[in-house]
Amino acid sequence: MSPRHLSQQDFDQRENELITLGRKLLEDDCLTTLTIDKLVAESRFSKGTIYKHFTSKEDLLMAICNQSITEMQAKFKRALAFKGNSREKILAVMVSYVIWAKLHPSQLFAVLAAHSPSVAACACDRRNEKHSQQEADLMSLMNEQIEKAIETGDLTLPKGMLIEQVTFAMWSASWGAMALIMSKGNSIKLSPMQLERESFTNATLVLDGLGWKPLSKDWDYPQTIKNITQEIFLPEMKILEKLATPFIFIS
Amino acid sequence: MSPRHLSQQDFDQRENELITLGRKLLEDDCLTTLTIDKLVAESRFSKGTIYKHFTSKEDLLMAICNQSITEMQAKFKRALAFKGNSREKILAVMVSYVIWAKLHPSQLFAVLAAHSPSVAACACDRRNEKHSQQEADLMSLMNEQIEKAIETGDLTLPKGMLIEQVTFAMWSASWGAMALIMSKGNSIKLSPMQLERESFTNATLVLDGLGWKPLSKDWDYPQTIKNITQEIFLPEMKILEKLATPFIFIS
DNA sequence: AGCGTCATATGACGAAGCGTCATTATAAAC
DNA sequence: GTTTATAATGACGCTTCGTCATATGACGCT
Repeated sequence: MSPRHLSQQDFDQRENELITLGRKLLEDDCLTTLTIDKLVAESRFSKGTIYKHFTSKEDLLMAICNQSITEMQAKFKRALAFKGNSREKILAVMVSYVIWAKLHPSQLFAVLAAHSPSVAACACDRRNEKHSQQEADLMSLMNEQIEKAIETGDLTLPKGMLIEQVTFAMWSASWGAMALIMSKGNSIKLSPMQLERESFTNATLVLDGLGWKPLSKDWDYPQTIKNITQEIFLPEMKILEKLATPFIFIS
Repeated sequence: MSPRHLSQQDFDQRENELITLGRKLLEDDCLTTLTIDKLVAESRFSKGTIYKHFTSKEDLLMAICNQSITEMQAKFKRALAFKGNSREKILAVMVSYVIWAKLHPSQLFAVLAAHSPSVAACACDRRNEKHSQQEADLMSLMNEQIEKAIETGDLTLPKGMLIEQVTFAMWSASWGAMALIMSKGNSIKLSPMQLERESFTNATLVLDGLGWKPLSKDWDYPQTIKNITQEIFLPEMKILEKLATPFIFIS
């Protein structure tokens, strides 16, 4: 059963198995009910073995977050395959972000929770470094698009602004809308706010604010959204419909 | 000791005393170490009495969040006293938001945490309703400014956009920057992002995106920020300097 | 003053979860 | 077959949560 030496590969594979199981438990129930004891009970391993992989509950959460981000990144890359101008490609990424959130709300909550300082504080260095690296990768993906847009002349970087700041502005605007809307779907006062629409609004305002061409007044971006959903994310659209949480975009 | 009948007023006063104590514990340590048992130990009351006020730890957190928002709202109102054009007033609110976050990081974390769905789920109805009401009040404050700007002609509402959407766009953009930057001050990859600067950038992009006049190219808003900090928030500036976390704005 | 009543206050307790570590199991080496 | 180093186990101690049976004491009544 227990080999004299456990290869790094086997160890990693087991860890991924555990993280995947953790994500399954998360989907089935919710973040609050996800406990180490439950993971132990559902897994083939004992508590001691689990703690060989995760130094704490927070470490597990961070690991889950990292695996989720990896999946999200795949969606981002698919989005960038959209045939369109530089701004439409950015929009495609935004759309993929919203779709991912709607498809996997509990994973989104895990990612949101993983960004609280207490989680990072209790996760091991290895995990935190991977997390930083993944976010840097996501940002690089956007940075590249921005560079291309600057090359083509669609975007002129405002004086004194860094490419990273542009990425951060778009990311944080999306993040804020996501965090506020998804976390309280039932608040009466916020109910008129619709994730799809507000994400689009935020993106449009930031992009127009940057003077990223073509400006919203010169292009039918609502039509772009439709094209993105039809050309790139049709499978996801169908799943969302089946889940009774369709992607609805009314500008 | 225990009066035959406890008046609502006395009950409320005691509750506020407890919430204030909770906030003190939060400032002294951090969110993770804030426990009901600790609150009980530090307070004049027993566990049972505490649970007369707070149905759960989450309920306490939401109560703390509400009290913090009340204080924040006071800062918002002070900010709106800034003598300037409509856009400068909005900037003043943004500045007050950043100042508040820098002055009370642990309170900010409490507010961020209170926005996770698990907290709202475990807080009592009374508390959740107050929370919704307070956020609605904050939004109203902004809505009024937007209405005024529309009246004066500084802002023309984009076709099909609601005033509430404008408020939400500004709020969520600030929220996102706040949540991402404050929650991980030590991430290497995010370290070039500076709360003061990124909040300003986000606000500028959204406001320019809305075409809210005067546009950033037509006005020296960095100078406005300096004026706001000097004219309205000088006391806070001094405190922040003493805390070795000065408000630094380099555009 | 003495007594009964009942709203209020108390803190011991059971349940649940976390993380540890002494013990057990086992593959590989000899 | 014995030894040995490594991996796996799960019982245990500790913390925290939230409850509830019991204690307290202010007030009305006689």
